[in-house]
Amino acid sequence: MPELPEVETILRGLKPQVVGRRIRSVRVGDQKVLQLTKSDFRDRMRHEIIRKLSRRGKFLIFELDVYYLIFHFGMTGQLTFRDPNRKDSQNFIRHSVTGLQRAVQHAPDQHTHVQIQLDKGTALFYRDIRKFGKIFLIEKQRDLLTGFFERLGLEPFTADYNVGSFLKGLRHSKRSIKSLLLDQSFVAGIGNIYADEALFEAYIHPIRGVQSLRRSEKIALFEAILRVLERGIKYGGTSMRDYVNSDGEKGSNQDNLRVYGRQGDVCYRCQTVIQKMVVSQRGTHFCSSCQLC
DNA sequence: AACCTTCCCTGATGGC
DNA sequence: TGCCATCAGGGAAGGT
Repeated sequence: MPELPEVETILRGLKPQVVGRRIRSVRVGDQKVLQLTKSDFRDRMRHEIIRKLSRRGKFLIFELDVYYLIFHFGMTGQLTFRDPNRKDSQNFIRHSVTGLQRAVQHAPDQHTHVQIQLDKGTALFYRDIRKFGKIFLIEKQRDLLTGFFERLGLEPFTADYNVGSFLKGLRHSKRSIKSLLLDQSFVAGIGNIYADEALFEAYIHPIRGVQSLRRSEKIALFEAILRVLERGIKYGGTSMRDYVNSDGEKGSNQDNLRVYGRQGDVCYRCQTVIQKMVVSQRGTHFCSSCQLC
């Protein structure tokens, strides 16, 4: 489930590979992942050059000449780069369909919904098993990007994300803190995994009402969010199931998780058994001993 | 307006 | 072995 650190990892992997490349052709399988028709998508993307890559929350943004091409990976979206000419005998195998590629990469299959052919036989493949992901194409003119992201909240690792703006975002909420953390209009990029991890780091129980949090707890949470996201990026993202980076490789941050997916195991801090409950329709993992109610 | 519930989708898993 | 139910969940849409 690509959250901020996973999208950031994909971005960093793709950037040196695709910037400056021209889109030669586009193939679309299931149109459901597109927010426009198959033919519009194909025709508009063709001959465009990829100028820049960036990220906002969980969205990956390709700046082309006329359009922004924007990906949201939903639960199981994967965006991988293929270069059949790439020489790297150490880690690559030769695949009959896709050429040289990482051994773990998927060849295009029934879940590969979009193939974007670039220069020199290279390509971007979008694969998405559950099809919760979405691909957008919006015009660059008239500052449509700002409107597209108008409902997104604070962007971690930018000046927007500071103690003042964070406390302000917490001021009027009557929800549980877990529920608010999942809301992209508060802080952009946090999903279920990093929400649970941040709450653990900050010693806060997920069902706590926002208004019950002391100032010191809010600040601890502010910092914990940065810490868990930073660690996620450092370890190439969390691969619980389907997440892979732009080379088709899994990340390793799942080995660093303190609570997510650890129900039944003991807390690293206090040896209490980690619990799992449902909050805001999401599996929520926590230590009932050191995350106080 | 704010908050909550339902729905979309497929593969993995467990019970029988 | 096969079959069915359950679960995973981001976010839009609908409901309260």
